Amino acid sequence: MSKKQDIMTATLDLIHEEGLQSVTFSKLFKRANVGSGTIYNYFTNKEDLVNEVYRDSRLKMGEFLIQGYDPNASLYERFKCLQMNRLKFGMHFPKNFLFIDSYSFSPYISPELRNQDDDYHSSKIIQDLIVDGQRQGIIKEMDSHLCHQLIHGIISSILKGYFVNKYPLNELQIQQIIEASWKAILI
Amino acid sequence: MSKKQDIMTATLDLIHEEGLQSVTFSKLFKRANVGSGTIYNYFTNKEDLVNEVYRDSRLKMGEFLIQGYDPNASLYERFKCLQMNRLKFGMHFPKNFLFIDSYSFSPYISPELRNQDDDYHSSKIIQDLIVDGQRQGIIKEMDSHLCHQLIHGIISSILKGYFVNKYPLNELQIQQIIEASWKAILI
Amino acid sequence: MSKKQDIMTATLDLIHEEGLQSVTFSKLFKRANVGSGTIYNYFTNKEDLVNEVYRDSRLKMGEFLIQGYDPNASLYERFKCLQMNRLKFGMHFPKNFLFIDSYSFSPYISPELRNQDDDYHSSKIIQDLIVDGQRQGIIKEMDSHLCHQLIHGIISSILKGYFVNKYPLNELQIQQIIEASWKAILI
Amino acid sequence: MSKKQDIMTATLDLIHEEGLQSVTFSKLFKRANVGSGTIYNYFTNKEDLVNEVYRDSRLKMGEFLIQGYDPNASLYERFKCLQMNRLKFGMHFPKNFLFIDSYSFSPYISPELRNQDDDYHSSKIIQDLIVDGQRQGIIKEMDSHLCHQLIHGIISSILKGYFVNKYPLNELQIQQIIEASWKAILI
DNA sequence: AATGAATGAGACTTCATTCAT
DNA sequence: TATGAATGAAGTCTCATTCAT
Repeated sequence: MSKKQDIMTATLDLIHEEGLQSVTFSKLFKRANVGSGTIYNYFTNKEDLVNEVYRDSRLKMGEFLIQGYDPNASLYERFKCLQMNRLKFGMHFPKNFLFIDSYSFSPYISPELRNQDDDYHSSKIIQDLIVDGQRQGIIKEMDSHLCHQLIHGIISSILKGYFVNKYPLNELQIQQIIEASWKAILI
Repeated sequence: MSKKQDIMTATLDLIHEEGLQSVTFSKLFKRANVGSGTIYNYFTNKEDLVNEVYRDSRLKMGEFLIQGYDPNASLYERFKCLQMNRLKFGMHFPKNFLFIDSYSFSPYISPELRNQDDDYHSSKIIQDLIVDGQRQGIIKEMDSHLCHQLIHGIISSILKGYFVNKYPLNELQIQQIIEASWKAILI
Repeated sequence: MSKKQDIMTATLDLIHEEGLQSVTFSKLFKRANVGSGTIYNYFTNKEDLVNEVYRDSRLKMGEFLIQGYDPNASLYERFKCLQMNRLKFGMHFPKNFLFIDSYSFSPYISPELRNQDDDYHSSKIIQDLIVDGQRQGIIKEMDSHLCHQLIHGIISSILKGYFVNKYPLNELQIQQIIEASWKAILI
Repeated sequence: MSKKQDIMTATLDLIHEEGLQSVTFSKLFKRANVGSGTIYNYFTNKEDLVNEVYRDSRLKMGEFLIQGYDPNASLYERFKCLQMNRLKFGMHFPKNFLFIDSYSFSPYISPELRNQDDDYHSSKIIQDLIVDGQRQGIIKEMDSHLCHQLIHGIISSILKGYFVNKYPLNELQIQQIIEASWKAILI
């Protein structure tokens, strides 16, 4: 399992550093310290490798997003937990986050993979939360997907600015972002 | 000038359809109906071509963003104008918008180009607006770049959901988005 | 057309010298004096190239086989002409002959190609000749395809022995072979 | 001994099905149900394996060809026996026959092997038979190798037509072939 | 300015072979 | 003996770029 992990790690690193299009096999072999044929013991081809790295990242994110989620907590507490998790995931795993964000709609990622439901669970939870909030008259009436995209998008966007050092993300800023995203969708 | 435009248009089309990484020159020649050597009369190489398409798109967006902007209008009116323009630009010119959004941080785009100020004017206007609002006690105190990224990010994110048909964007939804982004940054 | 011919000639030469399986592109490029990409201006891939060389050889042989054939000559004269032509073709164009003989049933040659009728004409003529001879009571009654294969096979076999210098093929021997193949099928 | 036989059988099968050039070790391992390293316990490399399969086939054929040969029988009886045996060998062991026929002149088969005398005995017998027949004034005077090649070639050619279902080979046809090959070389 | 045949560096991939278990 | 993960040389093929027309 070690070699396979080495290859996948090297792949994600290279994608992060130079972009998917410049990940060549020779770079990959050197980085992962494996022979050129070794990849083909684990992956049928380059596309398969990239897809597996993608699947892996999605899985990792899916698990992270619902960490510590308490279905019985207050609406705001639940909202805060989900937004916080997404933000923290991005901050702790920038390579995974950016890879997912950038390539989710790239032709390199097979359509089936794009629509996998590894992280469906967290997605479902957010949708439920929105609908619940609207029923309670707390969250503004609007298309729940639009609402979902809105709060999700705020986090993604903020993270991308953070990665290029536009601003720090300390407790204060994090608080402000959570609050802003909450206010955005209130009635 | 016609051939040059043909090539640039074909480039943007292909990037939109298949992604930058799969834009090959042979596809480009066929699409643009030019001979393979013709490109080199206008662009020094592939990178130069892509950069010029990028510069062109940024320029186009920069002009669009400040359409109808009235510096003497109320804070909210000015905010609404800028957000609306960004949203309309994305809706009218999805290819340009997505290209800018996706490749602004790609290694394909030269760093100098990324930091060009073709659209600096609109950027400056937004920053000023934020600072002005904060001084007036209307907009919440926070890093102005963070604030900028926040309202910009909402639009970008919403557009991407729209492009993959997650929801429609009619007057109602547009109204809700502008309102949400406004409430997000209020005190 | 010159480059294409160069490549095809080099291909046939290499197949003759080292066998199809050891015809690599790098050997081919050096032999044909072309750049490695040039092949792909004329052939879609290696299989296509080999198939075209095969088609070319079959065409060449098909034309050669019916040279000087006089439908009004006597049965024996016609028989002699066809057998002679086949023998002469093999002696003059050993590369083409051996390539056809060896690879007609190789998986490298596409089935459609194998069953092409470029040389159908000569094949038809031989069949007709056999049937005619049988009707005249000169040629022994037997399956005409079996008879065809018999006289064809004698020539092929003799040529292969000749190519590895088992014996010379002068006028005397040629006479003996024609005679032997004629006697073989007489009543 | 079982593993070795498994490997050799799988090799001959694959050669028959797909041609020597497309017999790869990975196909071989799967077909023979052995690990990839196992081959190297029995054969030094791929060429050695193929040569051994070739040697094996030649040996098998050599023994088959002289089955029931009676040196004291009449000239025609001896001729018939040898031709019959060759025909029967091809019909009973098409894989071995075709492998020998196709690759006897392939560079894959080492020259020493090609000239081995495993089947020299039968070859010698045929030569002797020809010379004997010529001395008796029954067989036409001609180069004995040419004569040998002629009668051998008729059988080979007929078999190849049979393998691709050009015609059946029943008692009648077999009789006709033996007769034809006999008449071909008579005075 | 416009062309496209020719190029060759370098991409992806295969496959015989090795070696630690 | 038997195995199969690992290897890397060598194969096929792509594609940005050049240059003679």
